[in-house]
Amino acid sequence: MTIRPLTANRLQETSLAQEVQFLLARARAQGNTRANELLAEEGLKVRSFSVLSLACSGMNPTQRELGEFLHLDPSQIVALVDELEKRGLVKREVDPSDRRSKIITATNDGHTLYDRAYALTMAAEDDYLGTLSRRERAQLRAILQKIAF
Amino acid sequence: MTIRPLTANRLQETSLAQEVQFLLARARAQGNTRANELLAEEGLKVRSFSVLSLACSGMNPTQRELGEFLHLDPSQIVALVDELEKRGLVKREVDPSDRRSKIITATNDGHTLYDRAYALTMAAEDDYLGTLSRRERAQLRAILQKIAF
DNA sequence: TATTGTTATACTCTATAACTATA
DNA sequence: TATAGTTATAGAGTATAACAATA
Repeated sequence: MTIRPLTANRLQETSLAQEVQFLLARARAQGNTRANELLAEEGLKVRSFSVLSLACSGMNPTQRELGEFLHLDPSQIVALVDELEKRGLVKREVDPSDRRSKIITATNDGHTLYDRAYALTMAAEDDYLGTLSRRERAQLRAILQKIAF
Repeated sequence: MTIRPLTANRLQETSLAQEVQFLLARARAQGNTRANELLAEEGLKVRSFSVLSLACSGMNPTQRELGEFLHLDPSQIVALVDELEKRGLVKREVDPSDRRSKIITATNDGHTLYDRAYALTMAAEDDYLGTLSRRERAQLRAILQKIAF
């Protein structure tokens, strides 16, 4: 992790630093960096973790649904699923109701690794939400859910 | 703007969709897309707007400070400042107290354009925070500031 | 020696179009 | 004709290292 000197903190007073959009971007970047650092331990990144997580969800998503939900285009999903499949963590199954579609589910190994990785993302969340009270965390989650969906 | 069918919304029930990190990423992506759409009208993106905003702040930031604050490395700042300077919106001035550093300030044209662009970013904020009450917006801003700094 | 800004370059991520198989 | 997934490729965004000027 990069340790950056905080000599630019005086810019916190600027109007940019009051904008929700800017704050969201900064918060996300920090969380993403921290989560990637921790997930690296299991050979995952935030992206591949997201796919694995949905594969473990029991919702039997198709690749198209994964792309839609994660805001990634189909070719990116192909690459992510390829990688996870090569590692034996997920498998592709033809959707019987529409043989064009492929349903992505986790293998046993995938579930095992997911459990460990999930604990890591919770640790990452603790790291960068550590200064928030339980109540603030709940507020944040509720508000973000309104925005995101 | 892409109109995406919402057939993957059933995935909102998954545990991934409850994670703050995931929600932050989604919220930011949506806000960023919307802001870029609106800023395009003035030939700006969120990135270049951020630099212009800090150049207009009266804080006389150096390029190094801009990079630090925006989490961009020096070479990216060079490119962004080059672009804005070419358009006559900002200028580089050698810092008399450290002649290695260059202070970035806005020109008159830069300030004029910034005022319009700022209004656009406020419109973008309204667009994607529209469902939130005043109180929720204030809570969100306060919480994000805790996380981001 | 260390740092600021610059340049060049390589790497990753993202977006696009064309192809296949199915519908 | 349209859609899901795949492939290839180009473009944008990001990271790295080396250099000149200054400290």
